[in-house]
Amino acid sequence: MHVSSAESREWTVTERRQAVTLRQVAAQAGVSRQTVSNVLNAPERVEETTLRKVQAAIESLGYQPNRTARSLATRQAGLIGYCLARHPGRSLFMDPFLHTLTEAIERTGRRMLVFTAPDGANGLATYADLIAQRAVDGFILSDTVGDDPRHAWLAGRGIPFASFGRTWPAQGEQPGPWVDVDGAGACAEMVGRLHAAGHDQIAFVGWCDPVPMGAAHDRRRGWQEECRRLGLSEQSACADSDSMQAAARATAVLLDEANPPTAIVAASDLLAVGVLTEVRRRKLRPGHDIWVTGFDDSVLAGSVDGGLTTVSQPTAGITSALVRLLDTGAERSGGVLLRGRIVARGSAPID
Amino acid sequence: MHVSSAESREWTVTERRQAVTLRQVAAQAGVSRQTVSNVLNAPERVEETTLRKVQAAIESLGYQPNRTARSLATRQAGLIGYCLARHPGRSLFMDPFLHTLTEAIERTGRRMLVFTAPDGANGLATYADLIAQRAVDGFILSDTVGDDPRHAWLAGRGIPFASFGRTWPAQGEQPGPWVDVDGAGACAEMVGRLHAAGHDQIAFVGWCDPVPMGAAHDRRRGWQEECRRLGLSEQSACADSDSMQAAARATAVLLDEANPPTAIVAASDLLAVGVLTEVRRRKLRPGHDIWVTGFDDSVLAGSVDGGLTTVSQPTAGITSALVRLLDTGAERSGGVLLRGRIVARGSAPID
DNA sequence: CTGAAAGCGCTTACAG
DNA sequence: CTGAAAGCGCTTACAG
Repeated sequence: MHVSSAESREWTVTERRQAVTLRQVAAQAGVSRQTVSNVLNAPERVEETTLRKVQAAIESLGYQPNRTARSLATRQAGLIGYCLARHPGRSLFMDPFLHTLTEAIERTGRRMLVFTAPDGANGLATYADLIAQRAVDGFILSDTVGDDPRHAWLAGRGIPFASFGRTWPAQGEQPGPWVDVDGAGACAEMVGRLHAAGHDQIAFVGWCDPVPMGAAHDRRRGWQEECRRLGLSEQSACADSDSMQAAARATAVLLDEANPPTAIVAASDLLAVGVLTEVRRRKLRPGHDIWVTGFDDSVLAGSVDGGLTTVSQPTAGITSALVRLLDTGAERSGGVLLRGRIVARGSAPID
Repeated sequence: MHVSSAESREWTVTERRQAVTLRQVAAQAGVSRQTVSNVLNAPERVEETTLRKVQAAIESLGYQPNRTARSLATRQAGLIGYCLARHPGRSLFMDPFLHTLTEAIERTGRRMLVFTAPDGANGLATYADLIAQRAVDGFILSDTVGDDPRHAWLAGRGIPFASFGRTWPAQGEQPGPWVDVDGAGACAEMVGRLHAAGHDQIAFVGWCDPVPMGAAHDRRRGWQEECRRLGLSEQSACADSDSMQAAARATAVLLDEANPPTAIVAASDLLAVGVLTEVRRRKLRPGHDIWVTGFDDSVLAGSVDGGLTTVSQPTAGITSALVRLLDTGAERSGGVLLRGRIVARGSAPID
């Protein structure tokens, strides 16, 4: 007679294994718990023979230290907090960025805790809770806005953090360590190379004010200063929303002017794709009749027909600098400004 | 004489405050530590007067329980693990999804730990480590692929999890709980509504094989079955990479055929934008000469000129179902299939 | 309803 | 180099 399915299932359910503890490793290796701890945290203190004996026990039992217990004893959560912002238009950059950042944090033996918080000063309470609960050891900040309140708040409490992006303080020095990409420099370089390729009507398409993101003004400034330096006209139009559609409308305005631009520098890839749409709608050929560039080197840039010339942000460099600054200490202010790299594609066949 | 800047800085550095502990609250309230714990975790057990006295002490001291200590005692990390995948083409959907998922987890009093892991079976070691270290209580899975190894592996060990996306097992039932959007149903409905609007040449643009994502086949199947049911021809072409460019090439093939389609259903918004590019390049007007639809309702869909008709995935419904299933228990298999909602815009002015 | 005791699984000085 | 002791800050039965 067969055992009923219900009965047999009782036996096949795999029990969630009881975790192996340091105590069991010590017992199996025939040493004290302290010695096992030393093997893990200060192997240089323990004799070769003991070391191997303990390591064998660890291996055979598949022991892994309980992070919670370790955290309680060391007073280190082993977790870094990162606040997720709502920024649909920036997803193409931020999603891969988070992946790379997480890898960078993991390489230091810690892990990433992500959380959500209200924008602005109201969000500070969430940061405060996380620290009060000892849930994280520090923070990586991104999606910084002009006069971002988080930096001074964290720095004032001695909470470790590093910021991707500047706060552009109206006066004084930015509190705490930061890493950023030199958007102004990259846009200036872009203008320079477009000019070298023969363009002397180089327009800019950015976002209309108010734009909280400081990087937006930075990119615009780079374009503007270089145009001024080269003695070029300063034609620009702004997108009234972060969409291709709005960029297309802005482009239409530029192209309807008496002296239409021969090149357009857009403040992001998404805007640039909108620019391209309007350009094509007018039967102008990107990269021939008019050159177009973007910013971010997102999946859109390689994905668009003919390819979009754009500025690649050095994600790996940014994240490794962030992690380094995080550990250097929040009390030390100062920043790291990284260069963006121009990636030439069909929409603007620079050099 | 002025105090030197270096000296004065010594005094202005704010010391990181020593955390308030339960013991201090107990002392201030004049009760035992146990009672404070009860006020926090079982307030119904404590008398009204005591309750208020303790709560006042908690308030005045700004006490927050140390999560690490609580975790050690309760054997609950209070953290749910989520593996970040590399999927640049899917960033537009996954980035907002993660935000919404994090909010859903936070509403249950837990937090999100994100991590990276190698693809396929090699990644299982990372999941194993996280559990062995008691760093997380369970997992939310996404970016599922055909015959995804994670589900059976986790279910076999009794580790709590819930999956966004099906594993499409070759045989048998999918292990563990899952939530998915009915891509086949949404695409079938799209075909039906295009047909009702007068179209009888409805082509499909998806990804070329091999495509790991099961959802890709699901969407295609919905299109195909509905075409068959309506007696329509089954025209399709595939993009050889996840890019607009490849979709544009696939579209060119379709439009060059003897009987070109009057409507094109694309498997994603990104592909649909590529379709639109080729359509416009041929001076065809989307929504007039040819109708085009996407999938995801990403920022691209609202962003493209005239708007892209697409399928909106019910993100909030997905994430709340995931959190519910996570707590229902991994031993119970079974899924929740949610409907995608068609959002009509200019590229296909359905109804 | 309230409190003294034990315990969660580690690490950290400190003796030997 | 190795080990006994105390402690990290909570919670959980269990008496009173």
